[in-house]
Amino acid sequence: MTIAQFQKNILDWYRNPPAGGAMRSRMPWRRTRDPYKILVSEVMLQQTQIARVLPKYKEFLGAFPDLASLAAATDKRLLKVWAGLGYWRRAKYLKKTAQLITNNYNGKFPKDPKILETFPGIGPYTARALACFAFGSREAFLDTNIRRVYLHFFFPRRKNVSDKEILRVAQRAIDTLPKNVSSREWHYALFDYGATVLKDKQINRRSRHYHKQSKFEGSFRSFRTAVVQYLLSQPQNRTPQKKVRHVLEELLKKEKTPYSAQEILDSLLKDRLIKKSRTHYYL
DNA sequence: ATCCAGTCGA
DNA sequence: TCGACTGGAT
Repeated sequence: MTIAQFQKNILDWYRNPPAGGAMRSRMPWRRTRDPYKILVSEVMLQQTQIARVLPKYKEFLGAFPDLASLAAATDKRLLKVWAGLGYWRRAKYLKKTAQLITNNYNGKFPKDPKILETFPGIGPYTARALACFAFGSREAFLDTNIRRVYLHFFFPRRKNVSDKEILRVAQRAIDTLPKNVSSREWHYALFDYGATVLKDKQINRRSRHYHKQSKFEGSFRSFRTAVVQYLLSQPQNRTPQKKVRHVLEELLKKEKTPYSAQEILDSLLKDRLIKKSRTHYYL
């Protein structure tokens, strides 16, 4: 398959999808170019399914409608809104990034992916997706759906394919795209094709970067989450260390795990997910 | 059990 | 380069 045939395949399918096809218009972040809103959506969508992000996205933008309001948010309110999305540290990174852009960039988003990548929580994917959807950047990027599309069309039957190889093809596809096709539309088309037509084909196992995820239930991180949720449930933000440790130890005993309360609390402190005073833990 | 619009620190 | 991070849906 040539690049030109590939482009036509994807775009024809996207512009004229079969009945019951992608529900792409229902995604609110596809109807804005506000870099702040797009950043929020991209960070929420990291390793998180669309259906779970949709309600949280609206709730989050209701609570923190712009960069300044997020930069000024308390951690407790931030985490309360984030609860249920998982990967708590993404919320802290998002706030930190809002503060950095407010303070060091006069509240204006840089457009260069290389600069966006320097902010916490923004890696190669998010930097380029944000630059594309907010500013029309034509730099290639891969997520799990787009990777699947390229593996299917350009690396059939090959194993251990690196992202570097895929990105070379992906960039060529963008560079040779007709100029009247926007980077936004092209990447929406790739997302939707990978997520619907190629769904459930285990194609990504042929990526060099594929690896299985470990179980959540009973895991170390499940107890980290229990602590954060316990602190969130407290009426005040400060809870005596003794009390937190006791609650956690009871939980660990009940679940018969090898983990100690102290190592769980230390790991949360290290990640700055919780903080402590001399006598209390707080968010 | 497996996956999801990935990123970070070691 | 690799393990850890999160939680709900299928």
